[in-house]
Amino acid sequence: MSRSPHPRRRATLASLAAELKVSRTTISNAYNRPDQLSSDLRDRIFAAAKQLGYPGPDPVARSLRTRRAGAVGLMITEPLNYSFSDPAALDFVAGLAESCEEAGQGLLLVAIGPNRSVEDGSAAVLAAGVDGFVVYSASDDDPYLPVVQQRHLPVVVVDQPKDVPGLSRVGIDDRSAMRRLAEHVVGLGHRQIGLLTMRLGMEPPNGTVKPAVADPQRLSTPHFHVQRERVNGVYDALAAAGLSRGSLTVVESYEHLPSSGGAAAEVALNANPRITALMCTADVLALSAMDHLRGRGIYVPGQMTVTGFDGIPDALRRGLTTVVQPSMDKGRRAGRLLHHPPRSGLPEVELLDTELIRGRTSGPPA
Amino acid sequence: MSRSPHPRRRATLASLAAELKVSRTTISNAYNRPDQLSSDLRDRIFAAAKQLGYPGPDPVARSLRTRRAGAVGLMITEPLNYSFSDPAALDFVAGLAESCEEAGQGLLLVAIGPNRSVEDGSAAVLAAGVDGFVVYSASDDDPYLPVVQQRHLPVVVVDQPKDVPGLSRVGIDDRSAMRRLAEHVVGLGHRQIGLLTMRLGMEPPNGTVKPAVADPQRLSTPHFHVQRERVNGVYDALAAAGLSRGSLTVVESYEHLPSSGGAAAEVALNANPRITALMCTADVLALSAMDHLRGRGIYVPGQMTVTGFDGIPDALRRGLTTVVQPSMDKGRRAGRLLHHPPRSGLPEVELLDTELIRGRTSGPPA
DNA sequence: CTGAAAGCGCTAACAG
DNA sequence: CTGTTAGCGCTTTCAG
Repeated sequence: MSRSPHPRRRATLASLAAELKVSRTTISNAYNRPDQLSSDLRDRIFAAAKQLGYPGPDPVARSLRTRRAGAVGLMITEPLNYSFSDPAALDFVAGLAESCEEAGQGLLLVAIGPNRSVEDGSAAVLAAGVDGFVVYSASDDDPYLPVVQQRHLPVVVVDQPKDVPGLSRVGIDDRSAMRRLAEHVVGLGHRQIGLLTMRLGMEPPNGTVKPAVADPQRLSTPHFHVQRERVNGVYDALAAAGLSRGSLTVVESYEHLPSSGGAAAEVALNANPRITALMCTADVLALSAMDHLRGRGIYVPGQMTVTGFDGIPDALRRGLTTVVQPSMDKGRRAGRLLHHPPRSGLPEVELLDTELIRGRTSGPPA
Repeated sequence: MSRSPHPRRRATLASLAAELKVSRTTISNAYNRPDQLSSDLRDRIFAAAKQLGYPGPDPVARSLRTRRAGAVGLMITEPLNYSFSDPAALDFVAGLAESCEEAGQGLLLVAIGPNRSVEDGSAAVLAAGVDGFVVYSASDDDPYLPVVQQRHLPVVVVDQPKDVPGLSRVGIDDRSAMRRLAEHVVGLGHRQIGLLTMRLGMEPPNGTVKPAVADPQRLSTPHFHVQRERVNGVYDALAAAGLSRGSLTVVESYEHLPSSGGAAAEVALNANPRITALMCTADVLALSAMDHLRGRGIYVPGQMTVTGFDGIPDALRRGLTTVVQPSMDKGRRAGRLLHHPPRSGLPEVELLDTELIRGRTSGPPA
């Protein structure tokens, strides 16, 4: 003879209170302050809740009242399977998720793909019920960053853009890490070097999405800071060794496909057949390039040195010479910065350490 | 002489109304029903909003009022970098994200890692401000599924668990897809077959996380339906060909590491050196197994047939014989089921099509 | 330990 | 086109 478990009207805290003839406060306390009532009453309340199908305080109503949404927003301005095709990005998200879990916070994905209008995307940012935002690796001129800022919530930028006044950031010193790597390559004796980069700007260069040699103008466009810094790191090393900029052939891979590295390598080697080392700004590019070289019968490192960046598991397993960056830790730090903001109230920049790995893919030129 | 852009008290819809001496409705209309007021007034309102730093209606308050949270929850009971190490899972999320974008909904990740108490995890489910849940590939006895159900929100299960009364599901016919694949392998003449599976249960078998031969008891534990169905599909094919169950050696890979497939292959070949075909319930396992075989100097398909499951890009590129399943579409459908529930109100099961790809990794036994 | 009162910020009738 | 009224479901003082 038990009553229907799902009355037409959804159970609320108030209806539970009425049913049990106690005040709403008491019900609220049962869920939020167990020490404020007898465990006996508390048990009765939970029993009644179960019986009425009351799932506990409504999260939205609670958020309105407490002024805390209980979630952080992760803003990514690329298609997800695009961003997440890089294990480094994935590790970052895992780290962020971990720190959110610890803080009892949710993680709201605000992924704005390229086939949405800026209006729609902005609406998504404005509609996100969150206590703060993590902006993941956005372009300097990302149209949604201003919208995020408009919400007057805590924001942490990851990697890029750099130097946004008032925003905390976690990243690494891309330039000097890449410089050290390039010094290693130059130190081995390489004088003609190819550098394969991920996209340098939001729009494809010269209207094509195929890998292409990046001209100086493209290199100076104010778009993706991280890639630019890594390129500059190589130039730093060249300059320090007294080499001209001409010894470097930069090829931009606009698309991020599994085969992009190989395609870019091809372009670089065609542009300058004397290249003896291919540096890559991402391990995924380097691994793909290596596959491609193998297909062409070019032996690594005997005939060609290859280096990467990131230190993803696959790369380490294959002995790639690369820079390991703590991707997961980046996520954790970003979360922590949001959940436990610095007491000063001032924005903070956290630069994490990287490690140069001299693997089995770099050696003296043939 | 403009006033401070950030008054101590955050601007609200009401304060804007007061400032402009119009009613709150009018402000609300400016944001939600542009046709309900002169565009002139609307512009004035937006100008004032900008000036006061009002970012538009508070999402939480709006949600409370409209009874719509504007987000769906994606529940994953594994560490993210674990789940997402499989490109198929990633594509699924991308598809789901796409459909959420279309519907103007957010996507809240409810990722409950293994090092949280069930209590904490349940709290996360209960605290999620969402309009519905997608449960991704959970075990039959996932402790959080009942908690999700307790919220009385629409739920869509992806892949597993199967046959939860009242819940919609999107998946594929794992058993018959695997059966067809096995028929292909058996048809080629293989009589001693190894089958490498992902984890079959939440707890490690016999307390070890290393790949191990799965005994009949392990195979009948009520845990991960999908793996079980795929195993059964192989048995179906064997039975149809008049082969005994003994011709199949099942090895469970509890961990999902990049090298797991190779390790499992090793276990299978040691358990039965006469194996001439290695079937795998996931492409990631198959690819790793192939790498391992190459290392051991075993030629594929000449000396060993290898098959996968999923149809991830890497697998197709390498010519793996496999079953292609529409992972991204699964995500889209799951989202659509949530955003546009069937008019009948009844739960719906959508089984998507799969395609058998006879690649370059299967051939007659040596 | 329990209850009464006062909103959190917003939208949805319904009247003008 | 604009304003008035009434909550959405909850938490939080502050008194008992």
